[in-house]
Amino acid sequence: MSIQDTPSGVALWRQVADGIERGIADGRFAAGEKLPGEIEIAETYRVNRHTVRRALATLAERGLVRAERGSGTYVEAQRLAYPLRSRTRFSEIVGAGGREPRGQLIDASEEPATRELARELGLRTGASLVRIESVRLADRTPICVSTSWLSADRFPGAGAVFANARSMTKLLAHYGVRDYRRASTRVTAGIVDATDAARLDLALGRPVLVVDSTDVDTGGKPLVTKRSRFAAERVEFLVENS
Amino acid sequence: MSIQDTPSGVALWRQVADGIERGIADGRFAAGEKLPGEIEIAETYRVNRHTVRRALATLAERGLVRAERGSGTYVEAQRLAYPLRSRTRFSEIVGAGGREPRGQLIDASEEPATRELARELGLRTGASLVRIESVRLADRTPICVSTSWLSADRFPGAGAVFANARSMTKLLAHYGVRDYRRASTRVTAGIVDATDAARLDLALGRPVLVVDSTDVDTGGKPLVTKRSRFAAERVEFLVENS
DNA sequence: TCAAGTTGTCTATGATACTAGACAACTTGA
DNA sequence: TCAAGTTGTCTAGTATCATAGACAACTTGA
Repeated sequence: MSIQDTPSGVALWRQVADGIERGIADGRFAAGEKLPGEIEIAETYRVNRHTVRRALATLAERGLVRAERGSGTYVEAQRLAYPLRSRTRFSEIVGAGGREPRGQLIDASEEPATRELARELGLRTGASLVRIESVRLADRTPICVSTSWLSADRFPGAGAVFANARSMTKLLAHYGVRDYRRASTRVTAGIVDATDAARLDLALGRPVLVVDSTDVDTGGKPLVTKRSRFAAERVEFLVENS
Repeated sequence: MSIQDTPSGVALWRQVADGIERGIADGRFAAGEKLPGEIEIAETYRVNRHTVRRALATLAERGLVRAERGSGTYVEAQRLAYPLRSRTRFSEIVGAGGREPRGQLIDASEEPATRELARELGLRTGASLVRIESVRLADRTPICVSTSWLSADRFPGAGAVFANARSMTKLLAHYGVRDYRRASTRVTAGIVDATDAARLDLALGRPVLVVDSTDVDTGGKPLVTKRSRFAAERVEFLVENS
């Protein structure tokens, strides 16, 4: 091992792949541009050329780069800019980028509120909640999976409604909520778990942005609280400071 | 391999460690509480008990858990809550949590502005900039490393000033800036690189929150633009929505 | 046409990761 | 005191990771 002596649990080819991906994300390698040759990359990361090839192979499989024999390897992709505003609507954000937003229900069920959920929603512990698991996509690319909780009393049959509406905005409208806003947002990062990896079509070990948020109506009353996991490689949050 | 068939480049023990850490972070395992036994964890993740032991060993080394022979393994730690406000001061945030904030200069140098940096700072491409590499800590734990750029004309000798001030707020005050605010913040996540890993005392392969931000004076004129990398496992961003 | 530079494919070898099983050392509660 | 449950420490075998070298196939520009 040349980069490190303490094992990190992350394969070298993965570290190289992440490094190149970061370079693409922050613009060091622009879209359409040619990457350095495999030998040069191997030298900068101080690994074997075969290790670099494996890294590039995974990036190619994910559609981030494209190799051309005899010529070079070229950059393909971009990240979705995602503003974290008081008024946050997934469909509007994706649509603004010229891509088609889609929602998909994975699962819906009822469960009693834990202490934390009850506090967020302004209910009593043990109150009946509807839990909705959903995935949101831009064109055919999964962007995030969300677990949403709503009061089962206020939103009876919310799961079935979401299955048709395929959008939280439309679901709320169905129950007469004309407008709502984001009351709180907490952001951190972690590693994707096996379930989310499958839902996001993401390799295990990839970073995810974890967002805990609560939406309230115009009167400030909590409507829905969510935990969303975004594929970090496909999105960039924009925090607007007034 | 039992969890997956396609290799992810992330060792199984790392995935188990991340899973347990996530459980600690989101409260499934409370501080002081006993984790499930090694055999039980091995069964839930469908890996060998030795693999679980390796995962727990790294968590123990990082101080997140503590193993007691014959009894069990117990949870130890917590995350720093970090508000992303218009008025963001590292020292105040850390101080508010009852911990001692510290700053440390790693390196300072001059370099010409790239097109992006010039745009952020409202200067012309190629203008002389001071680049400051620094690390910020809470008590003795590194929280983030930052690369900051300031105009070399407006802030001559900024590197030396920062070395003494150990704080961006104090540095700006030294040049007569009494108040400033955050103009823009962009957040995404990635995997730590080797240099940052050493500076953050973080194992390679760990996730980092990457924050690009620009601070402006009360008149809206750009003062400093930064790229900060936060150890995701030690911090949680709070986005305040007005 | 040709040389230099590129990606693609093969073989081979040592180090590390993961599994499997066994047993020791210790804690807890009946 | 004892049994059940826990963490700690061995040995071993298999699969994957990473390195090394060689050469083929192809592109580009002189």
